[in-house]
Amino acid sequence: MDTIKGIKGVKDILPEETPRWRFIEDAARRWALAYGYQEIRIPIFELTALFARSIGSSTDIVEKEMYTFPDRDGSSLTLRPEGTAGTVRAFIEHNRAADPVPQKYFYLGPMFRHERPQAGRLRQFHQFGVESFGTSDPRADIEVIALLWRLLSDLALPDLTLEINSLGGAGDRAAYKPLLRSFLSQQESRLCENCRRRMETNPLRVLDCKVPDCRTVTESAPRLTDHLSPDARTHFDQVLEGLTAIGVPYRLNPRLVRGLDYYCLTSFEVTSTHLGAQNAVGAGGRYDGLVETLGGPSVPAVGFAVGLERMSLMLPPESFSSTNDCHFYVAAFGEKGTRIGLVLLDELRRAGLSTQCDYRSTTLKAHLRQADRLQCRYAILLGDDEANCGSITLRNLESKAQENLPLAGLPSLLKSRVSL
RNA sequence: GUGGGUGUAGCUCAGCUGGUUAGAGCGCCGGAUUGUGGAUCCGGAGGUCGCGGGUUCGAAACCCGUCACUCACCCCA
Repeated sequence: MDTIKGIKGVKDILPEETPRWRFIEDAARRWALAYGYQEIRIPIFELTALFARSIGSSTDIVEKEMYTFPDRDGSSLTLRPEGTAGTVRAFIEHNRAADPVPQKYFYLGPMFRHERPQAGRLRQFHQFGVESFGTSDPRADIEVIALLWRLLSDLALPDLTLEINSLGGAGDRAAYKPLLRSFLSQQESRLCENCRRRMETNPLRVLDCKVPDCRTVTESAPRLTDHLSPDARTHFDQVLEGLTAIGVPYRLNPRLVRGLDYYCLTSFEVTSTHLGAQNAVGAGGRYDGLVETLGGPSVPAVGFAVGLERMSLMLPPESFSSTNDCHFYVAAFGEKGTRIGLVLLDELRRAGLSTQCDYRSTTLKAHLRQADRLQCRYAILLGDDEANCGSITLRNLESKAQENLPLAGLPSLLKSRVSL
């Protein structure tokens, strides 16, 4: 009989690991709410066309990484590879643009991409992301970047670097691309095979090729940031000034080009050297045209997404507590003790006291061993001796101090006399 | 999709140029303590050596295939 195993690149998060995940998720929620972002819960799957149209049909994600399957009526559905598309769809569908207050959302949940798994990369992975709609003011960019930076700093993730660039407006890129392309074609012989192909399809991507030869070539390439329109230039300068004003350190990276088609103007990425080959923790940027592209009104927007697995990989182990919060263990044994123990256990729990028991243990020794393993603070010993005189023995498992207490009214007695 | 590394007990790993009953540490169960945990001592259980084939008198080891995990390329969070 072959046992059924989990899917490649899809991992279980076991009870030992969930405290660290809750710690990260709680911090993300707390920071998002503090910045005025509201949680939105969007579906795990959508019509395939949504992702094809928003992410860009020639990106790797759409070309070969999506989990796409037919619905029963034949329409094509896809497990979400990222969160922005669905959020924008919901924003349009519920006409949120008509709401007079700024529409600022955050989401948290699994994403799916069919890639080869490696360190920091899974097929089902988790992202926390925010989207700020309706504000083209550079302060919206600053806010989003600040939120990301403060969150990651709060978690004490090591050796973070914020890199930033401006992709300019659509017109700027249209004017810049021919310049870059002609520069590249002069150097074509020195470029890697991949870049020669990219030269035609997406010349911007040549800029962040990792091949050393390509990097030396592009070192002297014309820079997009030198060809920004006055508006785009001003916007970028204001973002940088704002980051300086609030003390968020950044590094200009003219090579930074995001992979998804919808980005414009501000583009940023937070990296760390502690992540193996996948050094990006989180990234984002402005996507002013996307809402309109997806059939909504013309609404500017800016956002980011961070990878929770990658945050988890970097989280210092001492920064969160994984201690068991179960305080009491009911060690009921013997015929009468077992019977009374069942009731006591329920009473303690109803009184809000976290209480454990192992029903497989039949001797006091076995019970205490389990209480120890479960890291309980107190054991409530209840054998036939106690049962016969209507009492229990409260044992402090650290100090070993024991005292006899009446069974009647025990929950409230414990609540008042035991400081937890 | 491409390349490298690794698959031996619940976990971490030994196992020499092929040699007969496959080992250790930790963990687990039991006892020393018939109502007192962690420490110590003693005892015990637990393995299709990833799977399939081949070479050989003999394979955990060598060869071929296959699967899984893992790291990296590509790309991304």
